[in-house]
Amino acid sequence: MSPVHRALAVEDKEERRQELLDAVEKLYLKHPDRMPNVAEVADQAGLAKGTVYLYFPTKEEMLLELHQRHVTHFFTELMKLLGKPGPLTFDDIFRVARDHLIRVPGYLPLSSHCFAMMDRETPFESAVAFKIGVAQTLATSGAALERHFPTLGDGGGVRLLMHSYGLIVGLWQLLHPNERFVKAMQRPELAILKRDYEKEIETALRALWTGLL
Amino acid sequence: MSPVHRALAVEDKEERRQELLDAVEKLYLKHPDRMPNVAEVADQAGLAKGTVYLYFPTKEEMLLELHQRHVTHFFTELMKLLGKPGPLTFDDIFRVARDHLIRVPGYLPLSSHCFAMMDRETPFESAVAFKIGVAQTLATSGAALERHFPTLGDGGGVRLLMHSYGLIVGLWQLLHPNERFVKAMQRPELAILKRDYEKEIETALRALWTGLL
Amino acid sequence: MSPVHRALAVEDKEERRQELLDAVEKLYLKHPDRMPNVAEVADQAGLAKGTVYLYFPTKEEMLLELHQRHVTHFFTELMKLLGKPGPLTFDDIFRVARDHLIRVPGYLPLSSHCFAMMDRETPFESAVAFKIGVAQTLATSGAALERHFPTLGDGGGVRLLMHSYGLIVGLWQLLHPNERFVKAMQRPELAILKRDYEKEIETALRALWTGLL
Amino acid sequence: MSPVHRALAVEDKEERRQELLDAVEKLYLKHPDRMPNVAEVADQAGLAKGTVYLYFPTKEEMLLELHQRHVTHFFTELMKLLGKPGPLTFDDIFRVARDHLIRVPGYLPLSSHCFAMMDRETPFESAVAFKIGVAQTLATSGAALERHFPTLGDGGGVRLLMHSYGLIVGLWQLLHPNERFVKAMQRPELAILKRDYEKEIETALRALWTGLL
DNA sequence: AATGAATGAGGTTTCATTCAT
DNA sequence: CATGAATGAAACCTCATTCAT
Repeated sequence: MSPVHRALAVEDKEERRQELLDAVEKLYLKHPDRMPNVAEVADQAGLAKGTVYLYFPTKEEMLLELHQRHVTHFFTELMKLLGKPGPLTFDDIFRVARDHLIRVPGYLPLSSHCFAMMDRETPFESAVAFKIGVAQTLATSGAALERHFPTLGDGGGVRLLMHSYGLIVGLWQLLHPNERFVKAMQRPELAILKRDYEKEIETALRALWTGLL
Repeated sequence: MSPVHRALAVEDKEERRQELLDAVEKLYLKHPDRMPNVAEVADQAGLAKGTVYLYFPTKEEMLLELHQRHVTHFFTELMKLLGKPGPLTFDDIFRVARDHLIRVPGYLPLSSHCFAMMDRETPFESAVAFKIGVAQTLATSGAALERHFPTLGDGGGVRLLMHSYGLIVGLWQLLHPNERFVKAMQRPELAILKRDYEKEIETALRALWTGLL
Repeated sequence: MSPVHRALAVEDKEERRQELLDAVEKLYLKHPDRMPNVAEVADQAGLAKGTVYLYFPTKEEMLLELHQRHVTHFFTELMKLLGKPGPLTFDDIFRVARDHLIRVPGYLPLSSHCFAMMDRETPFESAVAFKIGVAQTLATSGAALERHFPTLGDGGGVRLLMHSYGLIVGLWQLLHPNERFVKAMQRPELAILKRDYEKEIETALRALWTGLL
Repeated sequence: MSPVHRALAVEDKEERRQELLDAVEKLYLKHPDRMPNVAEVADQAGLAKGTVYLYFPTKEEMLLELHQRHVTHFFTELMKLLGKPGPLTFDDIFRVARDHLIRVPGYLPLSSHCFAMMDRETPFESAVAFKIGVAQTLATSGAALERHFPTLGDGGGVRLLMHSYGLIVGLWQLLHPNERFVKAMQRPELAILKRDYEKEIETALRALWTGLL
């Protein structure tokens, strides 16, 4: 094993956290059919198992933080768009959602996993911390959205985002393509479920926005 | 311990399956903060741990089947409504969804859990079997829906159901109240997430239907 | 691995506990220079690591129970002697101590280990349980001893046993031969410590009894 | 954190060793129910964990050296007494033992701990070094004792010291009061073990000396 | 010399699943 | 069929020790 660079400075530590998140993400994507265990993550990151626990108290928190990273990235991109002066259309926003959420490998499966985990497995404090992060982001983006779409009214921006986000995640859970099921989906009985998620979600969101705006 | 009645006849076996599902459901509702383990389920059902495996190949399949039972019940009720002659409104349908899905204790959390599980943990065959069941139900209900709302067009019924179902599940994941978090939700930073799921989902579904019809 | 006999009956369970204690003892004697770990114990007993935890909550309790077994055996033998009618001499009693305590492989080292552990590592409840066991045994044997040596007076039997026991253990800690140090003990500086424990303890006990009787 | 003074001179190094031993002792006494770990010791001494290893090769050796310090102190006091011209009684010697061994906080527990450790955990060389130190001290004190109590004969002084020391340590292990067990000792089953160690050891030693002199 | 991140051994714990009885 | 002991994987956790900085 190559000698490990020691994360002495605070920035190094943050970097190492990110490296660990990268490792989880890589494994998560490489083996979509099972959760990586901590030993594998450590191995992938070139660290010892014990070291992982210096950075994350539990595996769950690591996953949650990876998800957090996805979420933050998406909302950052969304804010970039909403920060621009000109008028925006649904299509502009959908494009951001598509490129920085829907098409980001691992975003939706992990999101789905974290939501399910949140109620029963995630330690209380981390769950709350995550929720607070989401709440803040939503508040900011919601307000920005209201500036672009005045018909939304007060609180309408947050609502629109929430409903849209829920729709994206929920529909994905119903429709998402999964390598495991590629073959099975050929069966005629399943033809009805074989839909193009990206098209469906665009249709659905457009409908939702039409109704809400 | 009272001697356990042996489930020799086929009907007995089915009955015992249902008893086990009842046991899981009871535990699942009693302790929303953790997944019951097989020993607890067996105990609740008055059986030994190993016996559970005579009725369900894995724990996951047991949960999936419980979920299946919920789903079946909901669609049965939906079909009852759709089978009636007169004209239907969104409100009629929403009422069924509310009473036999949204308000059914455990339906949405379990749904959420099963969706997450499906990709990584559920044995392939059971996942496929579940999907086939859902597909059939959807096809039937979708067609019935199209009869009531002709503007939907061919395939529009299934689409509307899927999009609605996804929205219901996804929004629930974002907004559902959870005993664990009741206190935490008092914090001002989380005020934004403290919404009445039932009202929100009605608004959201109405908007979605407005857009799609 | 040969198929493992399953301990279904209560007696079988007790037997399995004993087998595990045998395994620890064997390892303890085979490698006097280090404590066996739970995996090794399981292996030695032909069981899986998890199975060990079905029988003993912690490794410490296993060791303590092994020690308890030694103690019980010694006091049983002592009571056998004290139960006999005829008059007894110091030599009679010393012989029992020698054969069922001093010479029992592992008795004194484990005793020593357990005493040291008791204050800081052993879980409270097991420590108390152990102490209660010892107290009862001591009370019984002490009373019996008083019947043989009336000059002891009330409480003198327990005292004599305690003081003797303490002397046996304490002197052993100072003088016991230890494989690790066989070579080192050849050094002239250490000649003074190179004493025959068995002779020394006989002398010391005889002196103690002379003074106390 | 204040900059740590670097121990460059030899005296500084010895001073720092002593500071570390002070730190261990303090922690050992403050929390009689658990062994301090190296991080805590370092912390208490105002140093970093790694620094401890510049002064002591292992944690065991640190503990052993602390014990050594106790032992040396006791024998120094003993030699002070034995160096005096006049005739001595048991009581004179017991007083020294009481004041500089029995009543020294931490002496006996640590002694007990070190004895148990010696066989299995302490690195060979430090164990031997410790033994040599004890042997020398014993030889000197034993000879001095023989001058005061001529009936002891050649080697009788060392023997008397050893037997006494063993008795002190061994009986302490049986009887010592321990904060953890203060409450538990109220139980009637344990009444028999609830003895005043100091009185008991005086009685026992007096008996032993009576027999040996 | 001093630091503290990294290591890795190993104890503890939980639990789904298997299989001898 | 029913049982529950046995299994073994894996998470969790602590900690003495090492070593790059």
